[in-house]
Amino acid sequence: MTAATVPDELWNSVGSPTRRRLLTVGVEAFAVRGFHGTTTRDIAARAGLSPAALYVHYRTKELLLFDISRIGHTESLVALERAGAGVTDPVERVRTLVAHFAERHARHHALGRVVHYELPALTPEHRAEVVVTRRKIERVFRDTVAAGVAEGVFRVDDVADAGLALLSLSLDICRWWGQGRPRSPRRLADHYANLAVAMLGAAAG
Amino acid sequence: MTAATVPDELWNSVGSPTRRRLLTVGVEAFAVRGFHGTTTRDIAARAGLSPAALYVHYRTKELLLFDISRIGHTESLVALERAGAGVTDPVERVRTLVAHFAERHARHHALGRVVHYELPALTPEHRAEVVVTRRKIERVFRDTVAAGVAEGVFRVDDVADAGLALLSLSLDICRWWGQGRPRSPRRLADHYANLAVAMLGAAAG
DNA sequence: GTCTATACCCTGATAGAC
DNA sequence: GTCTATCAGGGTATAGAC
Repeated sequence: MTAATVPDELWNSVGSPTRRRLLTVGVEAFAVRGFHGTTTRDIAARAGLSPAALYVHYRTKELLLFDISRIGHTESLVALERAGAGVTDPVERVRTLVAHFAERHARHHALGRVVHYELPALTPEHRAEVVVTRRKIERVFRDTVAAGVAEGVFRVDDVADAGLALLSLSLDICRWWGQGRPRSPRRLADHYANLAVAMLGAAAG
Repeated sequence: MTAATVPDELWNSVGSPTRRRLLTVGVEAFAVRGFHGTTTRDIAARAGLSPAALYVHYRTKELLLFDISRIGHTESLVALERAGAGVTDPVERVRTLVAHFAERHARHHALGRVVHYELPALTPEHRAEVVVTRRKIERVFRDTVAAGVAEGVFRVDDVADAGLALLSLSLDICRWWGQGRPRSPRRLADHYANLAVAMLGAAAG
């Protein structure tokens, strides 16, 4: 099963065990079939509930997606900031951030697909809320590039483009992961960290 | 309209003008709402047809998606090979391929989203057919990295990972393009080509 | 090849008993 | 909080006239 990789720790902030189960099976279902391709009956069945029981915990299917997206984004930002905390050298910081983000998107590729590809299925209000967190994640990468450029360690044509490139590199892993390309998440993350540092014009050491 | 960028030349191999119109509006609709979120009524309305008229040209909604995916993949491979034809120097070849692929995914981001993100909505048989073309596209990048490594021009940890990284870099543009980050496709492509060359450990010249 | 009309099923969501 | 039963609407696809 390609979606057995939804970590229960993600939902630590959620009190109800049933809600946590719904969040997990929601990620598994949405990752494979998309939001619109997944039925509330499918979600209920995966969670071992009747179709009606779902609505006690989430008043609509979209609210389940929103909860997944909201928690997924917040946890991603928090984990990224924690990984980079105290790492001030631009080269080491890029290496740390890219390795963390790459490994995360390999290990939690199902969550990544829901969070990154099902954004249009959210209501405009809910989408606007998670986009705020997305922008903060982008800024973590862009600011690191900018700091390295200011210190004369990195050389790039455009800071914003280079920041997006770092993000694309690590994030796109969730798209192709698990399609007949078996890899160690850790090794892949290390390789990508090296590629990222070189990409910015820094020495590979 | 973010999806006004579906080029009619893509469907040159398609004789019927109505089919070409359906392919174009299919891309526009699938790119925004996804395959499962798009109704046949919506497609028909966009094409100025009654819901029933669609079935004269495509016996099922999935066959329309398959036609889009099949033509989109084939054209992408052909254009990539044409762009790289005769460019043998590994550095120049990486620059050319990445710039071409990046610019394509900026200009035709709607087609890119359908082709890359709606793959699971195809029947297993149809998906298997387009995956053959996908693998060829991946091989174009990987072989170029391998050639550069063999010539001693590039230095990477893993050829396959580096090939996927080049692909991710250029391809992920179709995800974020048009979300309030106005850019020139050409300039972005140039920047990404430079990043790609540096990434592989080659001199930036 | 296009239309109007419609079949038939499945969808998200609700009612009300336990 | 869970269930069975069900509703109303909308989904893909077809029938048959023009």
